[in-house]
Amino acid sequence: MNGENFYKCLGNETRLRCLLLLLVREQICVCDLADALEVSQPMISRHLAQLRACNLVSDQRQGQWVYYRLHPGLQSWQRNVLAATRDGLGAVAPCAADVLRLQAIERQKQAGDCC
Amino acid sequence: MNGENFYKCLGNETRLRCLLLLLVREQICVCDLADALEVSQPMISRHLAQLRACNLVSDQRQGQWVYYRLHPGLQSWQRNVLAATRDGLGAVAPCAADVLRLQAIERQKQAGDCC
DNA sequence: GGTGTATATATGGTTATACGCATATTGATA
DNA sequence: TATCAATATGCGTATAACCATATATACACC
Repeated sequence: MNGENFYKCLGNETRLRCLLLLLVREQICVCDLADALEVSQPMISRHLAQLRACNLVSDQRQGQWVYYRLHPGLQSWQRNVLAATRDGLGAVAPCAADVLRLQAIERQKQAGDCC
Repeated sequence: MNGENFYKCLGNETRLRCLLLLLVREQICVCDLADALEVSQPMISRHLAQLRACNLVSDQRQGQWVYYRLHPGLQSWQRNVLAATRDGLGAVAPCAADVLRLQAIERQKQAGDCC
């Protein structure tokens, strides 16, 4: 049963919040994830490595940044689980706040680009 | 976020198989669960206690037996998660075999009752 | 080539979890 | 009350998870 490892990954708040954010945005870079979740960079990196090892996310380098997204090979039942979780938890803390912070980060970046 | 504890419970093979069995049968007693999953009685009891503490299952004594069922107060998104998991894993080992063993156990009991 | 930023990994200490074995508890029944 | 079957719990131990800090790599830009 591979469901065990899948759920071990979801059984940590940082990783779960991470996955729920990746359900909202196609792809997010490491630094934005760390800022949005308000955790340290090494910490998010380690959890991302675990999610990567379990094939829950995939990474892609773009210039200096490494972008993570939900693994394209994710099984449909696993996507359904994530969607159900978002339906249940997406509107409450801390997930709702994560999305707000991510949006703020994106706005800041846009503002920086155009000045 | 209570999703973390929820998923910590699912992140153990014994507990996950247990919950998936309880999705198939309304209620199951401890000894049948132990036999169907082929784990020791103290072990299943331990994991059931944990599921009980997290309000994922409820117990009810009937005569000498204690029957467990999915907690009636389970949130709908949690039930959806379990259903999605069953759709994804229910047909493969070890879950499929668990159901077969449970059915065999039930047949044996019936045979014993009527003779 | 050197510097700075972004990301990854290694290490060490602490805590949590899982397991097996033995034992205790509980309720039914004789 | 004594006994038995079913279930729960204590305890010791092995393993795994978590976190913080320190270190390493990889790349861009000057």
